[in-house]
Amino acid sequence: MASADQEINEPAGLNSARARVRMRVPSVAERVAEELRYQLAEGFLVPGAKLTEATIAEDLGVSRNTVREAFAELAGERLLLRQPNKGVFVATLEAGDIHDVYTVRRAIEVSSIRAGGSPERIAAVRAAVDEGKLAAAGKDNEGLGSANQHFHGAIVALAESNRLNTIMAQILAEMRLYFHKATLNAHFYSDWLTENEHICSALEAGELERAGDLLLAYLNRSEQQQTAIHGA
Amino acid sequence: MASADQEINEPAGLNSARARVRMRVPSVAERVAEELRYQLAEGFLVPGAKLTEATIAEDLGVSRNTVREAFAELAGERLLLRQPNKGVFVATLEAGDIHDVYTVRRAIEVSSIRAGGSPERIAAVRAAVDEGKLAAAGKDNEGLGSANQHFHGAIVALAESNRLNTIMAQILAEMRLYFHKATLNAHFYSDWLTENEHICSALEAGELERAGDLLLAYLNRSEQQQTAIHGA
DNA sequence: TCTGTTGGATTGTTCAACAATCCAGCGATC
DNA sequence: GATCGCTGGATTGTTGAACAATCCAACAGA
Repeated sequence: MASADQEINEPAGLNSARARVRMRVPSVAERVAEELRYQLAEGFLVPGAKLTEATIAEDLGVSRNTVREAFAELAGERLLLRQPNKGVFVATLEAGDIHDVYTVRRAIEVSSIRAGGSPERIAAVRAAVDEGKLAAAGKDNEGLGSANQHFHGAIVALAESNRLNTIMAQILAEMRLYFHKATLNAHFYSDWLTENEHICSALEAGELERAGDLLLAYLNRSEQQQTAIHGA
Repeated sequence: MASADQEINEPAGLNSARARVRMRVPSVAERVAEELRYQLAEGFLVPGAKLTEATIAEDLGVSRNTVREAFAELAGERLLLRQPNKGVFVATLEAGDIHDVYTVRRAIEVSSIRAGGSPERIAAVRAAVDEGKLAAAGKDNEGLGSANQHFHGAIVALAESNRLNTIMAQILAEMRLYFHKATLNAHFYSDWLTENEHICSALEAGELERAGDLLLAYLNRSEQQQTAIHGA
């Protein structure tokens, strides 16, 4: 059945990789990484916490070596920090990290929106805006947060670049880890809800320069706010 | 002796991580990754080549598990491609990859140069230009290539962002892998040697917008050239 | 020519072991 | 009383061996 599916889905024989990805069973190491990513995003694992290999291995019912592979992956994503011979720790916000993260965001988000995008991609941005409005109407703080992430992810997706998309995904994962629910109060959201609306409108109207300026201004302000809350 | 060094180098007690990095002995897995990175950059391992775990392990005199860790690291850097149950292969240039890479470069390089940088960072850009001239005078093709990489690395370094720097380093490693010596003929270099000079001059003069425009134009042209040589 | 099967090779994963390293606690010394 | 050095336990780094799962090429048969 697997092979039949494969033949049906790839008559051209070109995109075999894509077809295989769809039906592929994630390896154990990947599932461990996924589980840890989830726990990090959800706030189960707080910054600075130590992750002991043996403990994680036992908890998840896998071997230590497999846990190690997952650690290597997450360390590459800056979610975990490996300190040789001491252990791996949940990444913590060091001095300058906030500025650093926003520097990356300014580079790739502004560049993406200034180049515009296909109608479908623009529609995705609009969808994220609507998602935010809906969450706001339902006072769903959780939903508001992810809507905002979808919005900014959709902006980067305008560029249709796999590499930019994965970079942005990592940055967003970092932000979920650092700026967790506790720091995200309603006061925060009300600001950018209308802001996103404006940015999206400018994008739809083809006023790319203005959209870029608005986005840049938002990012600068957001950085200031976050810096004010957390340390420098 | 080690502890003495440590105390001398960190009177503030703040940057303990940095000090430790300097004296740290790389783990075996890291050295394996480093060796593979070298062989990739040097063209020993060509795109598409299969890397068998057992073979590499025996060649380097390490265990299979250690090789696996190194593979995970390099796969995260897009230098190797892991195909489950089939093996790891040296990354190959897929359709759209060239455009993808240049999209990232446009985003982070142009953004970095438009924001300017400290005099020291600007001096580093100038140094890379001079390095290129020197290599050109000595008809050192090898040196020309790395001088160009240093130039673009120095531009990104203007932003003083660790994250942008590592992103750029990965992109440059990819380019070394894909666009290897064979494709880099002298005709290529003569173009951007004067180009870099102009960009650097504009940067030094504080004409950031112009510097950004020049850099952008260069990147666009470079993408066209590379696309013409390799497939789409 | 196509289809199934089979066997070898390679990967994915586990387990157990040991060396290297770190760390906290505890005396010994001044 | 503070500092120094030591020691023991815990954790990481790395290895080697083992086995199941998967893939692939070659082969046999319809």
